[in-house]
Amino acid sequence: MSVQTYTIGELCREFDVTPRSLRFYEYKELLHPIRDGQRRLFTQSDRARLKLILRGKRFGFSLAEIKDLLDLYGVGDGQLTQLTATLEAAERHRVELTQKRDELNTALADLDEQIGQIQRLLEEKSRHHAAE
Amino acid sequence: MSVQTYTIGELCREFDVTPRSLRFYEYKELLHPIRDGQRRLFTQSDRARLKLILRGKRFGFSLAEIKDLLDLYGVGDGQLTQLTATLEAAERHRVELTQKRDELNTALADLDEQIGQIQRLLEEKSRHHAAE
DNA sequence: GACGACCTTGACGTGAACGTAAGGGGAAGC
DNA sequence: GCTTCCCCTTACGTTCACGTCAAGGTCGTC
Repeated sequence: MSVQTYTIGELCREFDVTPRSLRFYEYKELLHPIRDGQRRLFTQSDRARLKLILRGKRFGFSLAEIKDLLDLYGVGDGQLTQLTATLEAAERHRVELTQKRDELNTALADLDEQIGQIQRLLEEKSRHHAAE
Repeated sequence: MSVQTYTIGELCREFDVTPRSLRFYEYKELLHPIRDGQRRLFTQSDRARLKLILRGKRFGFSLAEIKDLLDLYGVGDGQLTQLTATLEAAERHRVELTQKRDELNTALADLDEQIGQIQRLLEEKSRHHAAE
């Protein structure tokens, strides 16, 4: 039962990123592919981390921030102090995400209002048009 | 009743940004302050746009994207075709934001699960500790 | 009338996140 | 054996979003 791995090309096609990006993420220590000679072999763990990286990027986090967050998702065992620190970091991140969600909802409400205004303007226009 | 305006410093203090940034946003045509001689006078409209700029940045939009979106928020009157195009753009943006919100909720759920795991680990540790 | 606070326009510098050649290695197919 | 992929490293280039001087104008005040 050999563990499934992915070549760089496979991951690139799946997630629509360039090889350069994956190598860059490795260089920045966000991914840790193993090697088959020169070639990189990305593990399931790498694939999961990549998902989180791309998600983080879509929310405007820097790679440095994402790197810190990724460490939260790799908890296996450790010292109690380590775990406590990790928990605190995770909860800080939770607060941050919650704020972001609230702000996003505000943005959506604003946008809806804007869309409503445009629609009213369009209706008005069409009434004028019909009245001519 | 003269319309209220803000100096660059006032806006900077209020929103915690640098003058350089505001000048940069003007250079990029995201803000359009009027002039008192050499000096910039930012209007209420500029202030509102700045709010949206900063919000957009927090969600990871580029200044170029934000510029496009800002135009949606400046609808007064225009040709019907213009309005229709604006409406379509606004609705596309709405879809984008909605997706972002859904993904954000997924991220929050994942994080909660992670936090739960860490808490279970901590409890286990403390039980072992108590058993010694 | 000098001083400090605040503003201006250049213009070069910077960090992040890659893009893009240049040159090379190894396996698979004809 | 040659070509075609797919991969590799090294290294310089690029874009974005500003930061950071430099040099100077314009107020109010002491």
